[in-house]
Amino acid sequence: MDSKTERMEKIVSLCKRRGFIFQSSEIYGGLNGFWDYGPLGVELKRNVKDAWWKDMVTNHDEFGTPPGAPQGFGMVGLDCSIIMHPQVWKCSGHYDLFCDFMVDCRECQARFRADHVPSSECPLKPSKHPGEHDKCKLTEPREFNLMFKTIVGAMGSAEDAAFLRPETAQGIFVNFKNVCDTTRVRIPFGICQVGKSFRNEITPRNFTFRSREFEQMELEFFCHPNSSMQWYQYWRDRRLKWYTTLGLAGERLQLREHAQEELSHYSCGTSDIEYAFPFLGAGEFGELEGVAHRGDFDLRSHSEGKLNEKTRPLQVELGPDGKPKWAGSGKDLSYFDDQTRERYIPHVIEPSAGADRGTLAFICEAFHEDNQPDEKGEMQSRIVMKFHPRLAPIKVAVFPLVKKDGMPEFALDLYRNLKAAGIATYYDQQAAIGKRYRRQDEIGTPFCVTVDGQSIQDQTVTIRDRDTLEQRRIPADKVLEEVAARLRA
RNA sequence: GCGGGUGUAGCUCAGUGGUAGAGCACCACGUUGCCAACGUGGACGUCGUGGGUUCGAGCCCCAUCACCCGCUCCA
Repeated sequence: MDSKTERMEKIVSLCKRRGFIFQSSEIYGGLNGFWDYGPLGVELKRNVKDAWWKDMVTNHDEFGTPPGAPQGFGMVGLDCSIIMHPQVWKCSGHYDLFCDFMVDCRECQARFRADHVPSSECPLKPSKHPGEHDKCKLTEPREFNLMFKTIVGAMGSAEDAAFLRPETAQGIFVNFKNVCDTTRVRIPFGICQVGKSFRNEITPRNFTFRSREFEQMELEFFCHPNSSMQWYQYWRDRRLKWYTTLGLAGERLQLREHAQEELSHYSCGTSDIEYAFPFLGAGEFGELEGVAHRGDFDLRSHSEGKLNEKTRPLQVELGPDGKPKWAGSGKDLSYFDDQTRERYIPHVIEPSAGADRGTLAFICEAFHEDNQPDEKGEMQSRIVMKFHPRLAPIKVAVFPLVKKDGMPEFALDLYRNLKAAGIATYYDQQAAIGKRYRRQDEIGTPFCVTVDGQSIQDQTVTIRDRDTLEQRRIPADKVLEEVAARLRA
């Protein structure tokens, strides 16, 4: 049995059937690498992003020191434009890396960077370079557009080309000075941003995991160079714990510290938080979030001009004319600490998470098939999405046991009260009660409240737990309190 | 980008050149009354898309798109 494929197919099918995730432009045949979130999916993904934002920004206490942190720190948010000045991408390094000219060999089906052909080996004849072997059939160098290009202005031409951002991070770096000048933040502090990014991935694959349009949740944390390693370790551990807290199991989640040779030349450390997605082979993990120590590469590049990653210490990359290959803004992006009278360029720790990948991981982790007894006591299979209550698209479903004797009216009242309190609530009076429970199990609703004949007499209802199937009878006016408490837990 | 597979109802799939099907799901009514009940009725199809062959195509041929698997790629 190919359980790996089967399991993923069941998950994809459920996502479609229940309105979590649809193919983009499906009625036109779909579009490779793009996906839409349906009515339940949008709630789920929103809950993931909200959990991130609240845990990082809204609920952050800048006057306390979180467990494991070297000291207290500030956290603020930002939402910047998707299209930015083209020079941003030249200084960030994306332009050079994302716009390479590539050469394909039709014979050996290999691809080479055009500028690396003289130093590459032909796979068929390793003693020769690509193109030198009799059988080589190289294509003309073709531009490899890893960034989406667009034209700014209705009458714009190629000279007005701009790019859709391939990451949200650069918007934070170029606003570093603005934030420092306007918010009274002091180092150490972080700037958070959630937003769409775009990359022309070579091969979109594995459902939403590798998409061309995706959403990131990024923090750029600015700190003193001397304490940067401590902060790197703090964020690495804290970010891992965030996923655990929201329900990703220990063995399918891992932190993988990059080996020295994997690191960018300027980085003192990078870790990936990875999840064992069902579509991957045994022992394989896919990246959810990268936590990188970026040193002062970004702020210096945007100030002095794009730095050459291969130099140590980092130096501005020069063009043939001896001037910076890509000029920086020329703005001073250093930080002045008026307590210590020290001026320095902060180092940056970057936890960069994929919102769609996280959402997909929570979906995969939540997916369970188990057996539960039906009314005759015979075991029946059921699909249940065991979302953490904080992430579940619907928190409570309210049912009248039967649609008569005042039960629907009682149940609707309760439904409206819960909605008014901001709880995502669903009302259902159709079909047998057992079927309604199963419908909610399949979309991961953690609590079902049922109004029965006794409710009309004594104002109590039963509240059922999705995972244990346990039911307790509580006063109807305690439902809100009960649910709210379990959402916090 | 390369090779293989798949594409028929919301979902899972049957249908091998001659009237478009099943199960589940969905809707209505009745019945039941706490874990996928039953009865009756109902709605739901560009057979992925476009061409071609044929008297006739869901089925054969070509192209194309999407998804899955394996390579490649993933700064």
